Amino acid sequence: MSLTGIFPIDKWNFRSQSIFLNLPDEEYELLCANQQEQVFEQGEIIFREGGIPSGIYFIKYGKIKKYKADKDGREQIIYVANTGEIIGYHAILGDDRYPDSAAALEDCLLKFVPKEDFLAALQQSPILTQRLLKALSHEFAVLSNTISVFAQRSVKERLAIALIVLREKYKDDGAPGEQVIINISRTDLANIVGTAKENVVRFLKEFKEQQLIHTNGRKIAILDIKKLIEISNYVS
Amino acid sequence: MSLTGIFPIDKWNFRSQSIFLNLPDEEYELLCANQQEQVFEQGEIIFREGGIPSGIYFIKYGKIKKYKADKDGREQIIYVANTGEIIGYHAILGDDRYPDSAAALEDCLLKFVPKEDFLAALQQSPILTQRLLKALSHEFAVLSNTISVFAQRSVKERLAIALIVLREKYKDDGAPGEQVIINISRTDLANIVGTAKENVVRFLKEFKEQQLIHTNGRKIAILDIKKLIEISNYVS
DNA sequence: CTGAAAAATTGATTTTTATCAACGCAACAG
DNA sequence: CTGTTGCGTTGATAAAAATCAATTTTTCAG
Repeated sequence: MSLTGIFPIDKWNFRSQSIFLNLPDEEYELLCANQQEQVFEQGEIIFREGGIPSGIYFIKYGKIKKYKADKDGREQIIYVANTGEIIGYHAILGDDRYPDSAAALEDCLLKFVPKEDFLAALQQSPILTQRLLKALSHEFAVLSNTISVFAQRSVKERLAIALIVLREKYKDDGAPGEQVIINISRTDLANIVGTAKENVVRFLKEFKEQQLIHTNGRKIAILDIKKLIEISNYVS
Repeated sequence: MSLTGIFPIDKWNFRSQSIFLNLPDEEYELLCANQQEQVFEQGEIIFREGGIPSGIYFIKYGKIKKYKADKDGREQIIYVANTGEIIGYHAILGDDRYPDSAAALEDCLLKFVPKEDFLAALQQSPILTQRLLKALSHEFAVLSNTISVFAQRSVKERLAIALIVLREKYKDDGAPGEQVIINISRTDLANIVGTAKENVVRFLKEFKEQQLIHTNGRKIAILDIKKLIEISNYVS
């Protein structure tokens, strides 16, 4: 089931995957010079909002939530980064503290590139710079889209959208051709949607009764994505 | 009344003002080669979401709302750009359609720079590129901040924040030393806060009763910004 | 396998927010 | 002036969402 033409999935995904692809050797080697592989287990925090950045992370595999926590500890997930994406570059490029926190949604393998190497490669590489500019500009579109959805859509609509978007992210995890299984806690899902987990449970139940999804514990399979898109009330 | 230390105003403002400042002559001339001054009256639309970008706009004076409209025409204002800021560059840098619409909140004078000139200057100028990268990275922080506020804060809190942020934007409009007057329609204010205008009116009334603000028609003056910051419940 | 802890689910209730309807006021064109 | 029109304001009500309290299910260490 492709979303082309029926759901604007590109408004929901960043484009940092392509940044390091096929770079000239020299620049690529700069980036790799002091890289380090790091394993993060599910739930582990990679960096915290307000912390001083020391480098960027390339996701070899796994999913990472980027979120902000309020003073009561409630998290709002801003974005879920997937295999192939990069995180942690905003703070370095903006010469600032981390604007958000990052934690592993599942066991992850990351490649850490120290700040100095990243900045050195940037100096050398117009291609890298240009790709970053493009990626960041697209992120603006994604985030402003998110803002309008939070401001204008109901919880049910937002949950429908979250399921559609998550399905894309979990697509490549299972065997090809198999049903996509979204494997995320109710709490994290609630923190993506921006509501209480009880509400998530209730609407999931409703979706289940309408045969739009199937659940098994924390696992969610989408049975009728077209109906979900209808519910999401999205007109691209 | 400075906000330093009591409210994180930098999390609410973009930093595109500095991009064109003190550029090397050659690059600056490229940008100016075919520039055109354009006047927009209050309410006039500068560009529309989904449109194909033809250039960028430098705000010589005036305020511009960047917003997204849903299918019922309800606007969500993503950002209010002020004198000195630039708009319209995301679409060009991202090689994409406009991700949002822009309209004049008041009479404006803009300087239009054609896409080709902007891109040519970009080719030539590492400084320009670097500044854009920095500005865009900071925008990420601003927008993710906005998202978390929409997801986690009440309408009253969001209105308090909006007033504090707008006060900064209207600061330079009056005579220096004079009381700052926020001059914006209830509808636009509601579309910043993300609620119905009736709610805005009601909470403004409450603020007025508590002597935090003073209103006269559409004009709002802030009398007690510290209390407003308390209400906004912001802890930086 | 088993008990404890964590997570998911359900129901009841309160709080918040949106919506609907009406009215007042001020700007403005004729 | 004066009627019209847009905007701001108010009150009443409906709808949506959050919160509270309990219970069931799942997970997982030992």
